[in-house]
Amino acid sequence: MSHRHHTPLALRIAVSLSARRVSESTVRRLSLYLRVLEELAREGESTVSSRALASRAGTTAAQVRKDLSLFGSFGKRGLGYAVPPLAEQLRAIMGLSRKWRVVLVGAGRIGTALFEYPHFRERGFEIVAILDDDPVKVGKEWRGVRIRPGAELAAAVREGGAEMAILAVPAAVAQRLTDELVAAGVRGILNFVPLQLQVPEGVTVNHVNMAVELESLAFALQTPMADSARPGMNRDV
Amino acid sequence: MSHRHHTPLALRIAVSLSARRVSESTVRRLSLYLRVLEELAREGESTVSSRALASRAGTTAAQVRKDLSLFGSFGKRGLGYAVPPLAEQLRAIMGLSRKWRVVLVGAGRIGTALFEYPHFRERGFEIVAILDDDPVKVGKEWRGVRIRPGAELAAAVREGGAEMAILAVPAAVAQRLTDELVAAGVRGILNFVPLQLQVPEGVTVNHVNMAVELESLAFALQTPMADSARPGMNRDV
DNA sequence: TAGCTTTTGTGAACGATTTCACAAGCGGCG
DNA sequence: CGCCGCTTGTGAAATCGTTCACAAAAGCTA
Repeated sequence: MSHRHHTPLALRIAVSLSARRVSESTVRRLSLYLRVLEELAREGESTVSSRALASRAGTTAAQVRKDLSLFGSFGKRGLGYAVPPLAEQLRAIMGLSRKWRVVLVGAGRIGTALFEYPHFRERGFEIVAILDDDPVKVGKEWRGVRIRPGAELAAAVREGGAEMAILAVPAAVAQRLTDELVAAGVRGILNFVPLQLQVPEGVTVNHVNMAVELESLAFALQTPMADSARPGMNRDV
Repeated sequence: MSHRHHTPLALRIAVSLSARRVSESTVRRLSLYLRVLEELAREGESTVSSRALASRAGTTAAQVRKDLSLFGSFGKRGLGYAVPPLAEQLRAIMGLSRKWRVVLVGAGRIGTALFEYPHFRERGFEIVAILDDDPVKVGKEWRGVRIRPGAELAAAVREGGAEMAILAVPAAVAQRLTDELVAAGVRGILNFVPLQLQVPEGVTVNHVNMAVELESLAFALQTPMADSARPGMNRDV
């Protein structure tokens, strides 16, 4: 695998060792670790132990070490992990050393909120096109990105070279737009529509279903007995 | 447990049998099943097999049966499950037969989007108060709910009798507001702030971290080999 | 250099969740 | 009435994820 630009050799080795099966939960935790490491870097910390990292990320030291060990040996025994290099490694592992081009499909309330969400841009996710059928919105520009009608979806994906899409549209049109996205070459979809999208193999869909989140909260509160929620253990999704 | 209005006896039995440990993932699936069942009801279907339900919810038939069997026997062998009664059971199990009062803390982009999100209201989540410190917003009314300054948070929770909160504020004030919410009696928090909140035992926090979602998408796309994403994989037995 | 403290990396134990596989129940039909 | 096809409910097996526990570094001190 030698196809990208000038990634340092060490990083590529670490990443390519990841023949191992990496669980979904590990990936989510890596993302949390990265956020913590960036915080630590801002605070001027130069090293961090698995224990300290775990505590900030809401997990255990052993878990942190296991997660990282899937990709290589990044720490120094007796010392811990060097903060900026580990952050850089994680960025490489997660595929965040590069820019990702994203189309935003649906510029309603949720789409707007996501467009404004600062963390996306900071992490290298660039919104290259916005699609919406609302005639009031079509033609407007948000931060230099023109809003185009849904009919131009395939063209927008191809012109922008987008690999990902954020889908935030009414349920009735979600599957059709998904098919169009996939046909146009999108391989990853962040789906906010409360609906099980059908996609061919090789395309990844991540669901964000806010109703599920609130409802599982209702279940937790309603359940009569139960220790239910572990103490600090705020597991996330 | 006799305090509610006229819940049929059978439902109360099913729910109270749930001494069993119910996993987080089971709860999320129950929420999905409920959505599918409501769809099926609208389509006029009167019964559904575990296989059909699984296929629509993106899981397996065996999983559906295991999940449901934690709470009772709701199906008829040879026939499947009766749609409206099963939906009703699930609502009882999830704690959705009642109204939940929710305070919305933070009326920025995300808070606004959530306030407008129609599925919350449909499922019995009622927003009884909105808090925000933006002087432009304070005093305004959204659908009859007045926006109050953050300083009135405790009062708003108590007056509204809120059990849950949706937290969508800047990271810097998230922990302080969490402490105030908990002190005022809130026991469930849906947290949109990318930060590990500290809460005492007995309080449940559900995290929604959109950056994690996008980043795990990046990981999936970037990972060289791997079947990685299981697409529609609705296999059955 | 030896001894002490700290912390990693990792096999092995454990625990939880998912899948398998099948007996038992149900309705329909001849 | 007895058989047949279908589907549930559920122990048992398999898989997956987390925690444990400890040998092997690494730095520090004297």
